[in-house]
Amino acid sequence: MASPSPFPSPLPCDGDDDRVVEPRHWLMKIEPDECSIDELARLPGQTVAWTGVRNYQARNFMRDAMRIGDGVLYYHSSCPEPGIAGLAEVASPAYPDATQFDAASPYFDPKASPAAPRWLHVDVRFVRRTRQLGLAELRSHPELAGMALLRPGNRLSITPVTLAEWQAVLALLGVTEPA
DNA sequence: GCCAACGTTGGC
DNA sequence: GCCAACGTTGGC
Repeated sequence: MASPSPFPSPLPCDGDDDRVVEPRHWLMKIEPDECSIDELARLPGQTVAWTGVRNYQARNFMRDAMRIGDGVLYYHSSCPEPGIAGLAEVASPAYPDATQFDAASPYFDPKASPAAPRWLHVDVRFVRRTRQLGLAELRSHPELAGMALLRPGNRLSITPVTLAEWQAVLALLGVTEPA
């Protein structure tokens, strides 16, 4: 990666100390053709393996910064109504993406091997559907103007969401977080 | 289908 | 390490 990340650095790992680590929040894009929020709710365990990420920055978010339980804005992309369609949560640590070893997969990576995997992913669990919160509406709220998703030219499929952005989105969705 | 933005690749 | 070519993303 050539330039310093424009995103806040990951919080320190919670290895040695007993501090409670703030829950972090993410926006994860998926094409509803692959796994819409409705499909996610019907899957066994209501959990999907987030395979197919082939961008180092997105991979590094999963590998270095995500923790089980982190909140996820479930975003439908490349579809008639792009936008947030539900809430989810991180359900596993990052682990090797099996599709990189599968020559028949569109995500096959000939430079990867089980001994030296390049691509990782987490599992993501359904939390709830929400109303559709589309791009135009997201852009219309000044408190969301800084969202990584809304940056011109943004293409990252996984972006961090600040606590303030998370709370603002939930307020727009009329969702009250459990205590 | 268009196209702007951006990441990756590979020759030099 | 530069940088042009190419591929991909994703809203429109």
